[in-house]
Amino acid sequence: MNTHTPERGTIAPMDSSNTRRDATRRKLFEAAVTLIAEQGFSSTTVDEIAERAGVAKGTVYYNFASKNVLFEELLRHGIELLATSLQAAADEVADRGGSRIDALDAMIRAGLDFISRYPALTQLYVAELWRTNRAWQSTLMVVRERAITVVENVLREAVAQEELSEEIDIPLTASALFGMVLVAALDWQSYQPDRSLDEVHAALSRLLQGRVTGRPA
Amino acid sequence: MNTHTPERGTIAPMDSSNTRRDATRRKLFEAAVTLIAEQGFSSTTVDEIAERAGVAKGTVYYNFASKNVLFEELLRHGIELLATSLQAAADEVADRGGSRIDALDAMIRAGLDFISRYPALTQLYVAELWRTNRAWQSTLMVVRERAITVVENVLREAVAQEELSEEIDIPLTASALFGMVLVAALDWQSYQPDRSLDEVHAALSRLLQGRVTGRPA
DNA sequence: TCCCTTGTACTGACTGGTCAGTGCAAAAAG
DNA sequence: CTTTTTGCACTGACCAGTCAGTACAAGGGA
Repeated sequence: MNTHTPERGTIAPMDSSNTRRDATRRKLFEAAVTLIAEQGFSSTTVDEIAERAGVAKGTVYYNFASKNVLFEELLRHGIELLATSLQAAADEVADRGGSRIDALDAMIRAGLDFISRYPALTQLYVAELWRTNRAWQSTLMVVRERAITVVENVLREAVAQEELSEEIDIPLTASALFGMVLVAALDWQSYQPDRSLDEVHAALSRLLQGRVTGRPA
Repeated sequence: MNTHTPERGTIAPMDSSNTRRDATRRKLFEAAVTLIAEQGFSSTTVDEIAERAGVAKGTVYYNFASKNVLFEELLRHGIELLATSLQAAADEVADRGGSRIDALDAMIRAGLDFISRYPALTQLYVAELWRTNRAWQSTLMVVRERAITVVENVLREAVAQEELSEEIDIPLTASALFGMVLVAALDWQSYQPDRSLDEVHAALSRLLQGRVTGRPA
């Protein structure tokens, strides 16, 4: 098994060795995320990942128990980034006293921001999320939950404050909104890269606020 | 062996196939679509596909030049089914003089119907659509175009008839709508299978028509 | 000062297994 | 007789994971 480094217990000048390892792990994450997004998990080889990270193959196995574990840690790491950034966007609006609808709008923007910053991570996530029978199935469920919950909470608050009709179906609406942002953003990146983030945001915002069906007032 | 019963989720419409060869090809499509949806393209073996289809391995290669070609033809065949069914839904509404908004609503329902009938095909499609650097990249672009165009056309007509604000961004709105339906449906199937199609449809319809933000005017 | 030990991080050749695709003779099917 | 399918042995490339060994920094003893 893995000899765990006792990072807190040691008195030693903390990071001279620890940072080296972390840097390696980060390089591996980075290499893995792009390769897997491009080619898929199964057709990406550990050799490729190692090469792209500028590291020997053995190093991958020194740092991760297996290819699967590397991937799972990648997923967990990534979703934490997303959930945090969505939550931050919602909180920021709440702090300055904005409505919950404004918070949703801010989350759409945060989502778009995230996707344009980490496109590979997003691709990889979409490609795996609805698969069945895969080893990391349970990890994915947790991961999805983490993100969807943030959206659901804001929807719930909005209903409580009567900003949204209480007839909406919270779980379904949350996943629809999530999907709307996800797919629009991926399509934007892949097929309409000339558009600006503002344009995409405006289009989605309009959809959220029911201003698609014209007739202002 | 396993006389694979053609249950729900089959690819083929009840199209009366003529030749013996077509029947074999259909069996292979059917076997391939479920296996690839579950496991991904690269980790599905040709031996598995042949076995599930109840056919010798040599037969696969007698009917398709390679595993890649089999998959590409599968994608093309599948998207044709989807585009046709979306178009039919839109036309049906037009024929009986409904509004273009009603047509969009009907397409949402047709989309949901399709996804619940062919879940495996949908999963597989989502998993591959935004990948880069894959052999069938160009096939996918055509395939996406075929489906999105149907939606865009209805949006364009709706704008022309002033049912929709002329400020909407047609391509972006089309892909957002597409994604909304896609993700909501997949999430429904995978994580909330207890919901009825009507519930899902109602939630999406509400979102489309801007009835989320309460206040019935 | 120099030598020796210890622990951590990394290396890359190697192994055992998997899988796409081939070749072919013979049997069904039409 | 032609087309299609079968069954099965075989090949060669490819790949996850292993393992014996290297590099090097830090500490201790003399």
